[in-house]
Amino acid sequence: MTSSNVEAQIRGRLTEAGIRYTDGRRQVVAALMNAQGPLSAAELHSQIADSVPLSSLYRSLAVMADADVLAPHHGTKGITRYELAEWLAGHHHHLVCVDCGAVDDIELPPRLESTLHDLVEAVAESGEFAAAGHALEVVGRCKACA
Amino acid sequence: MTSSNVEAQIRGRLTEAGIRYTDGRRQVVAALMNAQGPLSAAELHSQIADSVPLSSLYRSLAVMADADVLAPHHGTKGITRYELAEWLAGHHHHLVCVDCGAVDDIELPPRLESTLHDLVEAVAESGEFAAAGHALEVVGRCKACA
DNA sequence: TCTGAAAATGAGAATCGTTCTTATTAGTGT
DNA sequence: ACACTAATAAGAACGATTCTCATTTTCAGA
Ligand SMILES: [Mn+2]
Ligand SMILES: [Mn+2]
Ligand SMILES: [Zn+2]
Ligand SMILES: [Zn+2]
Repeated sequence: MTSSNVEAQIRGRLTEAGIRYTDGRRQVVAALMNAQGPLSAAELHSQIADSVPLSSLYRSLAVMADADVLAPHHGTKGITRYELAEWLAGHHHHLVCVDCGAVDDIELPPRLESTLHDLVEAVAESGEFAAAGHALEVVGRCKACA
Repeated sequence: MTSSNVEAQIRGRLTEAGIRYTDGRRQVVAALMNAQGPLSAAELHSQIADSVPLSSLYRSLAVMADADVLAPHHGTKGITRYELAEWLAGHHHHLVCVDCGAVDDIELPPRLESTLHDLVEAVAESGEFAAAGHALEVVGRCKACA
């Protein structure tokens, strides 16, 4: 999916929810599209610099996550990182550095995805838990933390 | 592994690190051994009630996590839940409720574990990321949140 | 058994990511 | 242009967690 296509999808989703796709929100989306993993409010703020204050940034992240345009990832030290939702970025998983908390995207072989999908279905059918999806983290140390 | 065996392992590990296995810490461990998933400081505090103040509880959790006796799980709303480390509780995975944040343990079929293990090895061999383990979350809604 | 070093405790202050409040500004449809 | 709704932004407030520090406990050696 092209970058402008994603933007169009986002605009559509937000519009139909009565949410405006403002400049600050476009900057957030642009930063996330260029990233290779979810970013925290602080990380986004350091990129977007002076054009979006932290309070507005947090609000935009919450609003867009609520509209299912962004998806949160809960990391170490109570830090929440956001990425484009699956229907926009595609389904994938993460490499998580246990040292610095950095998160990188990773794709799994289709065969493994299929196995995981089956597992979720099996759990759902047990009736004890309304399983809806899965998230795999490969944990270790990133290159920077060697 | 029996419950008293686990306690002995913990005592050994702490002792060799110069850390004392005090009564408050024993209570934390006991609560975690009875739980079916990781517990937060607040959840533990409501069980251990008046015998361990929050500040001491947090400190004990940090100390024992540092000694690799406990393992942290980072959930929604900046809430960290702790469980016994893998070498004590056995390797397993989690059901995570997207609504209330509750976490329950789940075991995977050995075949799937083996596949995941192989994935981690493959990632490690790529040299880009020192992969050491994996964590799978089956996400959905718990019975209480239906 | 004393005794001193090391570790733990506990109360409260402080931190810090995040959320809320509120007055003001901007966007959208008529 | 008007009315209505949503967004912005500065700062206060919040809450989970961490820190400080004076006191108490534990343990090893004398
Ligand atoms: Mn991702
Ligand atoms: Mn667990
Ligand atoms: Zn790292
Ligand atoms: Zn729930």
